Amino acid sequence: MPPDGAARRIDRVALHETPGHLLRRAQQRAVDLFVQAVGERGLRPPQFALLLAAHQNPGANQSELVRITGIDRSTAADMITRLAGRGLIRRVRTEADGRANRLSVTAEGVAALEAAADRADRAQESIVAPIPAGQRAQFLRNLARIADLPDRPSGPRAENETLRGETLRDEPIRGEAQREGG
Amino acid sequence: MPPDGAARRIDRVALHETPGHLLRRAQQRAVDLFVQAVGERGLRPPQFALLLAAHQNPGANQSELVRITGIDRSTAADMITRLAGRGLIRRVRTEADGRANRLSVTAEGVAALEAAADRADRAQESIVAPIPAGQRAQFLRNLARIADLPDRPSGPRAENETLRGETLRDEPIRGEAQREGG
DNA sequence: TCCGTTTTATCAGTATACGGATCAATCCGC
DNA sequence: GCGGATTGATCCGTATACTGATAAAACGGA
Repeated sequence: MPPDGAARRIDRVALHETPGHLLRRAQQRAVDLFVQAVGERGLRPPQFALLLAAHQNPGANQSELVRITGIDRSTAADMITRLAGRGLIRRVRTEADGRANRLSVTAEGVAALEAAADRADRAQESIVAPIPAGQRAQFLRNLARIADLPDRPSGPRAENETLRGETLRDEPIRGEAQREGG
Repeated sequence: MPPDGAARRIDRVALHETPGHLLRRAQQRAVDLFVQAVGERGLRPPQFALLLAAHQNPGANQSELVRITGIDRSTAADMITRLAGRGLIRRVRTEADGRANRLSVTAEGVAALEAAADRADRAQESIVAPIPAGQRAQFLRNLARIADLPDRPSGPRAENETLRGETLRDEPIRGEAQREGG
């Protein structure tokens, strides 16, 4: 702790120049643009990601989708409950593995995905629009370097791992998710 | 909607290349690193931002802090309630304006800020560490371009504004936040 | 085969984020 | 100085995010 009267670090820190703060604000804006483009009542970015991942990985269980999307296991469970409630996704307890739920996107879910895809795509463009065109590729590469587990072990879990791979949550026990084939 | 049998857009979208998804993952990681550095029980990134803003802008009210930090008005209200509960910040109803609360950081709050500052700083470094040193400045500049209201009017509120400037929430009515001077 | 470990999912609790509605205080135009 | 518009703050409801604990199923080694 600095001596009294000295200029403390906390007097000098410029919040608006710190990477973390800028990332938060940028992400905020990206969500804003996405919701604006897709519509208040449409899919939200994480919902779109989850549904898309489920669609592109047929037969995947929750843990796999969690790994693919980076959505927290508990959050994913909540989200799947809500998406199932809206009839966009189905959750069925697996025969082979009595713990796992197989997720599958319903026809309505596919329709929702398709309805959102074009607009979501335009949102992505508008997100990077303020960046000079020539710098966008490098920017995204660097964003991926931060995001992309450049030091995120996929093997044995390192302490403080964000990417776990373990959750789900609806009521597969009572109704909704029956034994497959049952 | 594409014809049956045709490759649909939703079959081709690569989630891991979309700016929005990368931003979300990168921000996730930044929060991870921050919490890791500052400690589970220490200040979280938005709390640090809010406290810091309050410290650097003495006499500011909630709306002003909301504008500075980009934290949502309702969220800020909740956060201030919690921070006040931990004795880190004080909220006092203003004399001049019967609606506004003046926020001030307590001695404990300053101590918490100072305790976190060094570690937070190291976290910021580790966030951009995976980016080649020569590209960091440009990266941050571009991040700021996305985040920084490059088209976020500060005058009359545009529709779909994220940066409003209106919330707070504790119980300033019953105790805690008395009339100043009272 | 039995047992300890790991994996999948769930649940509870807390924090962050945001929209909408509301209320009181203030401001502004006339 | 009145009355409508704006502002500061609150409250409610919902969605996202993450920790820790737990239960049940599956796995693996002795």
